[in-house]
Amino acid sequence: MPIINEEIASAFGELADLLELTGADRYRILAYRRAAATLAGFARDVGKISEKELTGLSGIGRATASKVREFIETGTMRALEDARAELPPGVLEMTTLPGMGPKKAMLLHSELGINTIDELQTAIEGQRLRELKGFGSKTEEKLLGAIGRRAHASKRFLLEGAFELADEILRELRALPQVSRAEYAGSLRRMKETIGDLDILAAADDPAPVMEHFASMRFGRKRGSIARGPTKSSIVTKAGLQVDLRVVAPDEFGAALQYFTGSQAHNVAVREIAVKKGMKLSEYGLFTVEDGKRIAGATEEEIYQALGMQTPLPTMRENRGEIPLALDERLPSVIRREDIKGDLHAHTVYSDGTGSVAEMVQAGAEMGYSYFAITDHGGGRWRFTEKIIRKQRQEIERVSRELGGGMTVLQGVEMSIRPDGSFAFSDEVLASFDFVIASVHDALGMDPDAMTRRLIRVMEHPEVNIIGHPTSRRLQKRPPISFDLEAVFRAAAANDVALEISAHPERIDLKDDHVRLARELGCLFSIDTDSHGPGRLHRMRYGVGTAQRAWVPAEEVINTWPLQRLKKFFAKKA
DNA sequence: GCCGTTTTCGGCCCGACTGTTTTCAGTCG
Repeated sequence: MPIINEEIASAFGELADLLELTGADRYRILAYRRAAATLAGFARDVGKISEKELTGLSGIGRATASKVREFIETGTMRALEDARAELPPGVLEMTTLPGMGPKKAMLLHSELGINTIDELQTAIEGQRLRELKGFGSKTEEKLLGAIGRRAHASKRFLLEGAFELADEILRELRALPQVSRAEYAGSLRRMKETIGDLDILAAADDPAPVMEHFASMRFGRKRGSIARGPTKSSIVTKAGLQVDLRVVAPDEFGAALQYFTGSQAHNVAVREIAVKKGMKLSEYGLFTVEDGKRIAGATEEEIYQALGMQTPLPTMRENRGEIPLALDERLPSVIRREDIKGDLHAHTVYSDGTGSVAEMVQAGAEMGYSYFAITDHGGGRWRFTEKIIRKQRQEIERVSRELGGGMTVLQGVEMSIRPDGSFAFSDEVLASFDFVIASVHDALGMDPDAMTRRLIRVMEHPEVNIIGHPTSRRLQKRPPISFDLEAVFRAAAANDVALEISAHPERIDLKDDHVRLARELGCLFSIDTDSHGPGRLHRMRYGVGTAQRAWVPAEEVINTWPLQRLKKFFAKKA
């Protein structure tokens, strides 16, 4: 999705946060949040759509549309700048601590003059918080813990932002006449759940114009600091992500790509194989030791082939057993993006999604799926009554006839799991859905034994088919819930409940290590995006990448199956 | 600030959990 959409969404989000601190009308705040969500979920560049189309988007009216245009023209919004000027920036930052919302942050600011997280830490250590109403020893303890974790977290970036930036850079580089190939490498290509920096490679005989162009590109609107050499340039984006571009000769491209993709452990092992065969592998190519003659280098495949190996997928290059198998020509076949026949987790405006049923179905059809599921939230605050469930069912049936293009649209539901492992809906209501996802959304801090019981009870429920984002973590925001992974995974396998691999970039849940464990215990998986807007469905690739990192074959992923087999699985009659 | 096959004005953001305040405010999803 276009970077400008994300930027404007983030500006509205910040505006809403700031207004919340200073106590603006809550519905105005809500309106900005809705506008932000809509823009973030919109697939096309908002700068390139008509006024009518813009105000036609849900949650965008005259005032927000004019702010959108203002941002496109000036790079900011008057209202945002005014709101920023009202408070020290650290006050907003304090609200990123779990348990610290706008009310508490403002109280600390106004009563104790605390304006940064550092000052907060000092105040807690000096036991000054206890004087304030609403602050006790537990709060102090929690905040100190959160501040500590924050200090230890190294600066890593979520996949999505990095991917979008990489895609944009590649699009521009590939359009240059001098560039014959361009790819991203590094941990992004291996699809690690977070990445430290972005490595881009381009093949060109003459690097100078490529470097020139790279230096002139805008990164997230603001040109970052830049270091330039003849074949390597580095830029640090506004967000702090370092982007390295290396330009290599076309006949070195494969070697460079292999080298910069890593992982380091994989490369070390591959080089050892080269040495044993009387060859030398570097980022410039594969050479004979004897006379330094180039054997391979233009593509990765020819390098691996020359070493007598299959080419492992980038996502499998972690030296976790892939090398002996590649040497034996026995690399397992793992899932590919094109194996996915449908997305089984998506929200609409019936709960907290930004898209209508029609918009989501259309987006699903555009992904080329043969089936697609609408799974709004059941229970909790969403008044998803039996009447509304029926209404949604009718809407789904009508819309899928009109827009589905032959795609089957299922009506599922994502049920919040209560602390005792029960649901807000009766079994009868649950049975009226095509299938049921069950997810932990609250009471995240339960002790592991209780959490394990809670989840096992869910596994044994006859209507439950998928556990959504099983550890409920939020990358860089919230740790996973604690439970006995093995016991719960065993229960899933025994009860025909699939474990979700959420492709949501903030979740990536299950993560690769957990998927590996679950595979060993015989579990099946469902790779889903948990999309809350029509522009999010492409996130499927992060889930597929995660599954690949755990060597999952398509066969073990229920949403690669034909619809009839999937339905049997949901009916637990497989 | 947005929105309308119940409304162009009056709704919209609610239920559960947590910690602390003994009756509930703040936070989170």
